[in-house]
Amino acid sequence: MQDEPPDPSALDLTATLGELEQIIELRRRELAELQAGQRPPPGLVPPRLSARVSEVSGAQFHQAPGLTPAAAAASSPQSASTANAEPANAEPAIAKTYDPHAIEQARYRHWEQAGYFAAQGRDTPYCIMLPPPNVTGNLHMGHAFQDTLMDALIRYHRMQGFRTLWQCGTDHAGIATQMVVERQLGLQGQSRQALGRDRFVDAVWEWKAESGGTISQQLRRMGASMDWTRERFTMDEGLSKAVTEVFVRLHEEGLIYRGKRLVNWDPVLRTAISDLEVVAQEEQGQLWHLRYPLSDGTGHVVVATTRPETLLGDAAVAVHPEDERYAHLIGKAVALPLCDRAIPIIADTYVDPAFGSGCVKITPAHDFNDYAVGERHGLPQLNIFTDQAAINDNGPLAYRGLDRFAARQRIVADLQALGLLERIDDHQLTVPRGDRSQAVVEPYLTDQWFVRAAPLAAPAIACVADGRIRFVPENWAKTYFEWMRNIEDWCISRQLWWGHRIPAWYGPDGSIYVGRTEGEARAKAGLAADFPLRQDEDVLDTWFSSALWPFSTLGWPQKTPELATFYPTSVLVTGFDIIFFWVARMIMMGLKFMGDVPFHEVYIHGLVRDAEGNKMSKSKGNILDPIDLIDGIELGPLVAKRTTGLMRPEEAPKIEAATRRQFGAGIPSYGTDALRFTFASMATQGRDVRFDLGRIAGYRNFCNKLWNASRFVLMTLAGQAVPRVTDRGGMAERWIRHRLSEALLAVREGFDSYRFDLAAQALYEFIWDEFCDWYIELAKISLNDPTATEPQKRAVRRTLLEVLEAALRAAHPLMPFISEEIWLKVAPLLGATGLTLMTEPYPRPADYATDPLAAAEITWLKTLVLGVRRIRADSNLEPSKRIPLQVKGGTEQERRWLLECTPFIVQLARVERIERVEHATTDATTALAGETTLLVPLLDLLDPAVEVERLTKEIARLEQDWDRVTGKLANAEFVARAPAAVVEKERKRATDNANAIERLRAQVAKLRGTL
RNA sequence: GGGUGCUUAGCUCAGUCGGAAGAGCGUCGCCUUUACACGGCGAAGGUCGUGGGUUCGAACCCCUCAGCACCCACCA
Repeated sequence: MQDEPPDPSALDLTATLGELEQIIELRRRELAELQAGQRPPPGLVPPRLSARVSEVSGAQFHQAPGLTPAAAAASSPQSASTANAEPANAEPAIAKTYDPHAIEQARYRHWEQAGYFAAQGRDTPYCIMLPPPNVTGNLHMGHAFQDTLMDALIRYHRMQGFRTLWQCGTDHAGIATQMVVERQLGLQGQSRQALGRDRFVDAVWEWKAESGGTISQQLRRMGASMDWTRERFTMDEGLSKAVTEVFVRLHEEGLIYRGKRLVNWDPVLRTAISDLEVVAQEEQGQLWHLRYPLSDGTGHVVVATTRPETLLGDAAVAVHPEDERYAHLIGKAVALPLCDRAIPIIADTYVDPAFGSGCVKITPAHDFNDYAVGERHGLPQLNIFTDQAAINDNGPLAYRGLDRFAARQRIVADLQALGLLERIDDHQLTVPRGDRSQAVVEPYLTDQWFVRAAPLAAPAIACVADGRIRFVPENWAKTYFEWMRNIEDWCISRQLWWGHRIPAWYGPDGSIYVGRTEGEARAKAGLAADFPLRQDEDVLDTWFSSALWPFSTLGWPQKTPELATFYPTSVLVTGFDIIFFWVARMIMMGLKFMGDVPFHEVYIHGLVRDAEGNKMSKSKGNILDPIDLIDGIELGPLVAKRTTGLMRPEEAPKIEAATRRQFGAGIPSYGTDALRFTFASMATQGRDVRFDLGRIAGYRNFCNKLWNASRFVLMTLAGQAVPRVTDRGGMAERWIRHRLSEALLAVREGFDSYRFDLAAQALYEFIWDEFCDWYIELAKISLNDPTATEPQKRAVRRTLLEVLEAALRAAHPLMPFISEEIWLKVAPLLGATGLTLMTEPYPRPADYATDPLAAAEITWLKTLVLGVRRIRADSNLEPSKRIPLQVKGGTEQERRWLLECTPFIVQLARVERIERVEHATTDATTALAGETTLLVPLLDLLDPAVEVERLTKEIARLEQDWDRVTGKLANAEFVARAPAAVVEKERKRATDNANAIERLRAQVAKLRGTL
C-alpha cells in the first residue's frame, strides 16, 4: 500500500477554496475597473492579502487570483498556515522561486469542482478510454507516463474546441484482487475457504470500498483531466450486464463453447489461465534418461525426460518412424516401470531422433505435444494430478498425495533402486510459470469455457490491414498481425470467486443452459420452475470485461447518446505489453458488437526503465514512485519504502546500499508539471525510456524559468494599462511573433503526430532560448530607452504580454498547473475573461504574423552580438567592462540594420560606442556578421600573436568548409543532377566563405606586419 | 527456432524528404548584470557500431557482420 501521509492541509484547503471564490469575485470587479481605466479601491483587497500587497509594487498583479497564502509563503506547504498568521513578515507575494506545492492540489480541486473535465459543446467528439488500472493498484511510473500523454492529448483537443471525453474507471482485476484480499485475510488468520464464497465476495467489495480509491487520488495528483463523474468499474451493474449480454450472444452464435481441453493450470491459484498469462522462464534443470523394459523381456528402451514424475501418466513411447535404431520395436510394448502397465511403442514424426535418446515418453494428459500425439494415435488420457498438482488416485498407491516435486524425487530414487535410471544430464529448459503466482504451470485436463477466436480475428486483422485502425508507430501492426494470424481459442473461465460469474446453469445430467438470467435460461429451454439448476461456479477472465470497455463504459447494450457520440473513440494510448491481452480483444469485440472499430489509432508507448535501463520492479528495489518525484522524499523513508514487503527480504541490504548510493540526499520535490514535461520529452517514437533525475531537474528549472519570466512581465506591466495596439512594434516585436508562429506550428505538429518529445522541445526552445534569452532582453532595452516613444513602449509591453499568454496556452497540455496559475494573472491584463485556461482556445500559428524580414534582421543582430561576446570571452575581457566596437563594410541592408539595432548592440554586447571605419586598425580583434566586419580595438590589451592564432583557427575552419563546397561544385555530376536550389545554396556558401576568408586573411596580414 | 527494435558527444537522447552533425545533463572558463544562481555569458567534446553497395551526394536507402534489448514458440 501507498503509505501516503494524511493530508495535513485538509482543513486549510477549505479555507483556501473559500478564499479562491472570494478572489474570483474580486477579479471580476477588478477587470471591470481595469476596463474602465480605474484602479481598484484598496478596500477590495482581502484582508489576508492586503498586508503583503502593500509591500510590493504592481498591486494589480499581486492582487490577482490564484494567489493562495501558500503561494506567497516560503517554499514548504506546511508553512502555509503559519504564513497566514504573520503576513507582515511574508515574502513578496510573487515567490521568487516556483513552488509547485503551493498551487497544484488546490488548482486541481477547483477544476474538478467547476466541472471542467466533462465533455462540453456540440463540436466534433474526441474521446480517449483510460486503460482501467487495477483497483488494487498504486500509480507507478508507467501509469504516470501514459496518463501524461493522454492528458496532453485531451487538453490539447479540449482547447481546440473538440467535445472531449476522457472516460475513466478501474478494473476488478480478478486474480490480482482476489490474491490481495486473500493475503489480507491470511494476516487475520482467516481464509477464503473458511469464509465461503458469498462472504468472501462481500469482503472483497468492502476492501474495494475502503482502499480501492488510491489510484484515483494519485491520478488527480498527475493533473489528469478525466471526467470523474463518469467513472466506471468493470463490476458495476451496467458493465456486468454488458458482459452477460456478450457472453450469451457469443454462445448463441457458437463462438463460445465449453469443452474438456488441456489448459494451463495454476496449481497454486487452482484455476485455469490463458496462454498469455503463462510466462516462459529459462531455468537450469535436468534431463533424466530412464530405462523402460520391453514387455517381451528382450531388453529396454531409454527415454529422456525433464519430468520423470509424469511417467505415471504415460500412455506410450514414441520413436521417429524412420529411425532405424528403433524400427524393429514399433508395435511392441514396454512395461511401464512402477506402474504395472504395458504401453505401446508407436511411431510419430513429432519425435526428433537427434534429441536425447530418440525415444519419447508420451503423457497425453500432461503435455501439449503429447496430447496431440495421443489424439493421433487414440491413446488414453490418464490424469495423474489433483488440482494442486499432487498425485491423485490414478497413480500407484505409493505416490498418492505426494506433491509433484516430491513425487519426482521418490520416483527417480525408486527407478534408481530398480536399475532403471541410466543417467542424469544437466539441461537448460524453459519452465512455464503463472504470471501472478509464479507457480510452475501444469497442462491439465479440465472442462473450461472458450471463445472461438479465429472467426473474430479475421475482421480484426482486416481493419488494421485496411487502415481503419492505425498503429503508431506503425511497426506494431506487424506484431499484432503475427499474433492474430496464429491466434488460439481463448480460455475464458477461471476457477475464482471474484469476477463476473458465468451465466450458465447445469441440469442434474450435466446439460448446459445459458441465458442472461436463470429465468431466461429456463424459458429458452422450456424448463419447469422446479427443474433443478445450479449455476456454473466459475467466473470470467478479467480481460473478457476489459475487452468491452470502449462500449460498455458508454452504456452498451443500451443505445445511449454517449455511445452514439463517442464510439468509435479517437485514440488508444497504451503499452506494447497488453497489445494481445487487451488491444486485440477490444478490436475483436468492438467489431463484433458495435460493427465498428473501437478506436481509430493506437499509440504504443515504451516502457519506463530506471537510469541504468533496468525494468523497475519491487524485487529489484529500483522503483520510483511518481508521487515521490512530485513531492520529494527523504532518504530514510525512500529506503524504507524500497526494502519493506520484499518477497526476498535478504535482498534488503543490497537495495538499501544501492538506494543510498544513488539518492544520498533523497529525492527533491520537482512538482507535477516538471514530471509531466519530462515524460513528454522522453516520449520518442515507441522506444523505452530511461528515467533520469537529471532530466526532471532540468525541466523543473524550466518551470522556474517560465515562472520568473512571467514574474518579470507582470512586474514590468504592473500598474500599466495594456490596451490593444495596432502598432506591431519594432523588429524585435515582429521577430518574436514570427518565431512564436513558427514554434506553434512545430508544437502542433508534434502533438498531431504523437511526437510529444518534439512538441516539448519546441516549447522549451521557444520559451527559454527565444523568449527569455533574447526577447525579454531586447524588450528591457526598448522599455528603458529614453528616446523611445510611449506608443513604442506600449507595443513592447503588449507584445511581452501577448507572447507570454500564447506560450502559456501552448504549454498548457504539458504543464497544466503552472500555465493555469500564471495565465490567471496574465490573461486579465489582455482583457480575457475566462475563468480557466483549460477551455481557452489553443493558439494557432496564423494568429501571429510572420515577418521574415524582421527575422533576418534579428538573426543578423544575434550573430553580431555573439561575435562580440566571443571576442570578449576569448580575450579575457572583464564582462562588465564596456568596449568600443568598430564596424566595416556590410551590405546596404546591414548598414540600415546596424543603425536600427544600435541600442540593442550597445546593451547586449556591452559596447561603449559603435564607430564605422573604412580601414581596419591593426590592433583589433575581428568577427563577422554577414558582410559586416566587426572590430574590437583592444589597445594595450591585445596580444597580436594570440589574435593571429585565433584568426588562423577561424580561417582554417572556413577553408575546410570552402574546400568541401568548391569540391562539390567542381563536380559536373553534382551541378547537373542536384536540385537547382541545393546547387545555388552551395554557390552562395562558397562565395560567402571566400569573402570571409579574404577579410580575415587581410586582418592577419596586418597583424603580422606589427609583429 | 522465428520475429521486432536499438547502436550518433562522457551520460540520456533528437536528427522530418538523402543536401552544412544537434539538444539536455555533465565538464571547463568568466560573471552575485534588479525576472530567474533552479541564473547569465563563453568554450571544449563526434571516424554517426563494422565492412561493403546504390547515389553527384548517405547518420538516413540496400546487403553483411558484431553487440545489446524485447516479443513469440510445444523439442521431450
